[in-house]
Amino acid sequence: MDYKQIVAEDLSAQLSEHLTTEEIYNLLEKPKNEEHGDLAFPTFQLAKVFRKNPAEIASDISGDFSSEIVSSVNVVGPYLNFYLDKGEVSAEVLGEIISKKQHYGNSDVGAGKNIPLDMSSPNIAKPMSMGHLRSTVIGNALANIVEKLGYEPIKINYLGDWGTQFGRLITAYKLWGEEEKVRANPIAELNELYVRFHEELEEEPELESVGREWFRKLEAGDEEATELWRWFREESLNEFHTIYERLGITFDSMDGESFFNDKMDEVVDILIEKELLVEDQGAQVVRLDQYDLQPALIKKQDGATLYITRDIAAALYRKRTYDFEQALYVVGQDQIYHFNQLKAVLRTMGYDWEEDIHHVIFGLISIDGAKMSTRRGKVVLLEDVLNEAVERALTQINEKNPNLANKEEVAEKVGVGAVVFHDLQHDRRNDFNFNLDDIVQFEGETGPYVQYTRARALSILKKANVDADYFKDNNKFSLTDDYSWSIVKLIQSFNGVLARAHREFEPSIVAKHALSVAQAFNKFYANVRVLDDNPEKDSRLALVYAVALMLEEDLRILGVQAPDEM
RNA sequence: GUACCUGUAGCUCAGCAGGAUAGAGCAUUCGCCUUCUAAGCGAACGGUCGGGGGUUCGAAUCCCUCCAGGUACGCCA
Repeated sequence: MDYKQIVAEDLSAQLSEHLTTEEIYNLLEKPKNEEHGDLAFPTFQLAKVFRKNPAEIASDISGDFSSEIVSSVNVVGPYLNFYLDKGEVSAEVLGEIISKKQHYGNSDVGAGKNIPLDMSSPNIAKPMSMGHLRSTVIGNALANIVEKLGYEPIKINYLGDWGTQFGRLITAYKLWGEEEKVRANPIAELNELYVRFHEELEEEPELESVGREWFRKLEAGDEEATELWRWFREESLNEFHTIYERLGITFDSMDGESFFNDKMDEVVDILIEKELLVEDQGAQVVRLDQYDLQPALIKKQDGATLYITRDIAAALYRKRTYDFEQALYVVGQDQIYHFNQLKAVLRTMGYDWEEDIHHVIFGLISIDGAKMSTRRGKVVLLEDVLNEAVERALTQINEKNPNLANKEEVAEKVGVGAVVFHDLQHDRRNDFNFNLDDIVQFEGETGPYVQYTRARALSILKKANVDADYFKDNNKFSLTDDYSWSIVKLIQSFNGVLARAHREFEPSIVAKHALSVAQAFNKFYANVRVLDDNPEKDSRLALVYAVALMLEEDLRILGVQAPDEM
């Protein structure tokens, strides 16, 4: 139920001559200070039409207010402050979440519409870094968000399994590689070869053309090149898989860049047919002057294709295959220019659906102020961070809850959860400097704090010996104290949270919701006794249950697992 | 040089289509475990919202400009 709408309609009865219900709805705001009520209506804008000062208008309107859901209306200067009926609203909100459980907040606005998400995209033969974590968890959370809104998310792991780099890697392997070493430790060994290639390149610039030649062969289907490439890819995927498993993330498609190798001729053909492809300095380009962009390089001098060529092919393929409503590309902000070019090329090709392509940018992670770079060996490996986080979580458990059963399992959830939550709680555009102590933090606004709050809630339910069935036959849980009321309002706001998170492609809005619910519950917990015998015990238990459901759903959307005890 | 992103408390950040005294967390100091998990709760301390103009009844929020940091700008992805 949308209480704002009800209040807006009621106000509209008096103001319809001057403002539409929708305008009133948009003017209604949530007061920053809870003492100012649950909804506020500022009257400044009416001052001109009424030819009165705002404060006077406010007191004039307040008299004729009739909505049942509103318990009182206070006039404070130019503001009309509405106080909702806590008993009524809490009964309704708690009843709804308890009956819907994990379906609370679901809607069907996106029914029948597809949203492919280009995400994660690790590079074959390179270790997954913290940067890949961002793309992976942001993409995963967005997929969960749009799914709640009824859309069909298609999580595509656009693997970096093609490109000139493989020519280099093959060159390096043939020069210095050993099969046994690669088999024993594939990614580490291959990455070392790749780094060595770039080191030796300083001394021997001609290596570059050897690398290019190998990639050309690979594109042409040369047997030896293909065999090596396939092997590198397979070994790498095995290693990636263990990390995805730890993160609890699956994909609907593993169509990486190589998948489009045989689909690029078509792109070139279409560009030629539309007379968009021109030669420039020996390369084939599409001019984008009308968009104030540099030309997009479609084919290099040696005829090999480039990143954008594959992305054009991928976009065409995805449009045909999924007929998407939106296509999200969860890729770092350093590729803004590339996506501007991509969209511009699609536009010049006459595809107006390029408007549905959204580059969901995220900020870059630096180390001591410098950008991460695999080539220079300057990376923070995701696996190391996860392991360290889990280890610290285990230490914490031994200290705080030494009798806990299955400590390792809980430590895994808490440690990994801390890392994932940390990545999702801030505006995705923020750059940040890598700091392990910040990431593996368990107190305050953190993932473990939310997990812990949920565990406390579950603990109460366990002590009270109640489960979901307990609440089945009783739909009237009514609470009027301020601690409960804060929680009820937050639960009620969940629909808006989801809508906004989708509109802005911003998982942090969900993370902040989780934190707010946890904070409100911990205040409640410190001030309100649930298990004592009193008339409100059942309603309080219902609230505790609702909080557990809400936190679990927030965390699930974010891709954070929640242990029942910790 | 051009474009985009960012600039709010010592640190990390909120502040959602402008609205009532600018909010959290961390750190520091001090309280609260004979009560449902103290990974918690409370209090104190801490800010010329990068600077300057402008629009507005009202600007951290919108516009202009300057400053600082980051990123990207044809044969990497």
